[in-house]
Amino acid sequence: MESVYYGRVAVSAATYAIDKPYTYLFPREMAQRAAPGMRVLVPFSQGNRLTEGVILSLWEGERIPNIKPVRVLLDEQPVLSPEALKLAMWMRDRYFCTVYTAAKAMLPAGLYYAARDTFSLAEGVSPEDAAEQTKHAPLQSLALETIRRQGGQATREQLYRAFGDKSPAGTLKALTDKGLITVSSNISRNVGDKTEQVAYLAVPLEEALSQISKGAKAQRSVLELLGQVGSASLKDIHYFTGTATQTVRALEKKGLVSLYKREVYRRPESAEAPQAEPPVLNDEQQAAYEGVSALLDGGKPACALLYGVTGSGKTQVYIQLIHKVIGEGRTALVLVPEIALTPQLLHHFEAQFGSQVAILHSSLSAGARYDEWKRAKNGDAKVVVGTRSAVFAPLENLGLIVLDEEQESSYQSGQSPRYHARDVAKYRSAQSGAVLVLGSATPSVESMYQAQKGVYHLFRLKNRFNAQSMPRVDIVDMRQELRGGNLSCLSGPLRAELRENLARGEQTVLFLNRRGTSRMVVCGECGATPECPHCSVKLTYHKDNHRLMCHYCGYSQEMVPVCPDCGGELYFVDAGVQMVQEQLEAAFPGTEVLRMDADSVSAAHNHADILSRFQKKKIPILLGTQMVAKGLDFENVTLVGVVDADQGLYVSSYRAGERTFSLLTQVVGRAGRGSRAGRAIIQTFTPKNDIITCAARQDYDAFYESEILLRESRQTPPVRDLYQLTVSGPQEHHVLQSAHRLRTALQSWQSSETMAEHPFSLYGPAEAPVLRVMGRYRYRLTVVCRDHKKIREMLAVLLKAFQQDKFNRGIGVSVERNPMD
DNA sequence: AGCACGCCGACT
DNA sequence: GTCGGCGTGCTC
Repeated sequence: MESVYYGRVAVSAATYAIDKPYTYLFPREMAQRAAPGMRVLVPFSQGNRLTEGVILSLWEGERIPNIKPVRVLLDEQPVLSPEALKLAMWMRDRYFCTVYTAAKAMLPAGLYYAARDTFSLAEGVSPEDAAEQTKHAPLQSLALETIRRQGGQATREQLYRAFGDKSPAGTLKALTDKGLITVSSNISRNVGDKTEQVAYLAVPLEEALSQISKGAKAQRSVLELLGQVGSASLKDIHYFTGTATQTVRALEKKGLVSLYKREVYRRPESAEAPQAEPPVLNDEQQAAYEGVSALLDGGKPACALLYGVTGSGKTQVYIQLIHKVIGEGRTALVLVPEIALTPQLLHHFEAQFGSQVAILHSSLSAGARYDEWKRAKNGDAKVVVGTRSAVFAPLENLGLIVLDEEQESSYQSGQSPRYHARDVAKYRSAQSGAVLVLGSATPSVESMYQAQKGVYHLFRLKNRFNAQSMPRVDIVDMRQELRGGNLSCLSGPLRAELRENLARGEQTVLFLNRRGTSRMVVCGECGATPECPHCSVKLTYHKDNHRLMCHYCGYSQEMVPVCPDCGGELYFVDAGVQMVQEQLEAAFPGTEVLRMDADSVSAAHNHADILSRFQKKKIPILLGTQMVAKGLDFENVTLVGVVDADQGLYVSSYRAGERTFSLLTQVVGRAGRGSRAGRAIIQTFTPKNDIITCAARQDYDAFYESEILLRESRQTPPVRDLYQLTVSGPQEHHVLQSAHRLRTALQSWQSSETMAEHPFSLYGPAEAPVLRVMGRYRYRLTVVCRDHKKIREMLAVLLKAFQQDKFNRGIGVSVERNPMD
């Protein structure tokens, strides 16, 4: 019996409901090169459209009927390790996504192949013939016309676009059957490998020199250079000797020099950081370092919570731990919430580890990200620093994972797969025996809960580095300000402190805890405010392009001077940063105020630019939103003002209190990082609120004590787990009906024998906080439970059934565990 | 989710 | 006859 090669493949075209490993036939010569973790193109579904897939396993065996063959093997080397494939399977169960989606999330954008079907007029068919044969078929004419307009070759995407909301599939089939057009598939990758030619001596130097003629000065200098340095790129040879590439080629022909192609990496730009000595740790830092060191020496997976107040020097501890880990031949992964906000941290790492560091984050160019990814994969980089998706960095022999500012919501992915970097980091730590260090000045309630239970090892840094004192914090009761006749957003005490600071030439940071609600437009006559046509939110005015924009879907429209409904005059309602700015300018004429919010930060003026202007030019006041809370560490800032601490405190999320506490604590901690003492002022309408008083005292422990009691009484995480199911679709009544059906299905599970051991309660359907986004209405169901495999299996069955139910056509459902917002 | 297939009415 | 709309069922 002849044996053949088969493999199981996770395919991109499969949706969650039908996702499983599909079996494909591997032609003999392909099977010899193939390995799990490589990508392939396979025919899928009746149309046999080529779709990308990842090989999960391979075997040799007897022939199975009705198996389609793999069309193309895309990689020479696996892009995913066996561990990464396991992780993808784990992600499927945990995040309710397809294996392919999980695998794709692990790869840098530069690695994606685009399989393109292109349609062109069949050979030997004249345009006239084609037109004649399709004159009674308008859709076929349209397809031919589209092909002609695209220069004789149109991609499937172009044809879909030309057909608008209709599908051209049937038409294309008819044309192909008639023999008028042909299809061809080609594959292209967005980003290629960049290589350079490197030369080295093929024979000993003396022998090479003896074989060239005496007059060949150029050749002699090349050989001498190579004799000295061993090998050099053509570029370097030209640079050092001034000889042309031809000279080296001539030497190659003579067999004296060999050339090979070496991959070069497009490194992200970074300021040349001078090498720095490893930091010296103080007693507290040393104790934390030794504690984690002991865990590292234990060689078993472990999780440490490094709880250190703002300015206590957690970074130095990370650096020493990384030195230890790479010293032992292992690798380290450092995750940060947002690279743009941590230029100083990045600087530290480059100064310490030089070219051993690879940097991975979303604002790198695709090419640079791909190259950094390869440096990690090849083992050239021992330390990877990056944002959320860097948690998948292809590091082998991982010894340490650091999650800095672990409470940050940016560690949660907003799209499928909706993973949390902390969970993935935990998985990788368990998989590779690495130690996970969660660092924070205000740990998330769930992490502290784990530490209290003894699941995590807790290490504390209680003092600021260099014995800086904590800032003095005052709470200002804004109700009293109102009663006293001050209607502005700057209280008397804040004005007084500001005045004093300006007089002393010291800098001030003002923080407004508001997102995106600035500059609405309202009609003075009918009170109408323009809304986004796709989302249930008001449009906001953007000065730069003079347009009204939607922050959710990116929709924008021309700003009009009068109300489109009644013709009344339009006014700006300035709830945000701009209003504060105007009041500041009125109160302190001639004082420069630098703004930093989502609107003023753009490609041209990124965070780093604005911050360095603030620092270098000593601009007296920096006014901004969330962004100013992080990443700035300036000596001359001695006053911090929180304009409105109450914002965000009363939203419906169970995390509202935690987030406000964290934000206020971080902002307040920005004051007095230098030798001078800092002050902070918190303005609030609820001065007795626990969250605010705890933040003012910088008292995390008290905050945690009261918050965990609240979570217990409300049965919210970390005491219980939440699964939030979001049902969305274009018609509100349809979405609501589908959501109710989902609820009914959940209720029958609730009373079933199978779930008797795993009770859960059920809430909703309720409107999402923003009901409509991008034309889709969203309703939510919440399952409160103790997370368990059984619960996840139930949800998986439920979701598949939901997607396969014809009633739910056009309705989507997504699941998020313990959502961040 | 696509996509093909099959049935049926409209138009030539 | 032929085209294209619409409902149904499958994806190695």
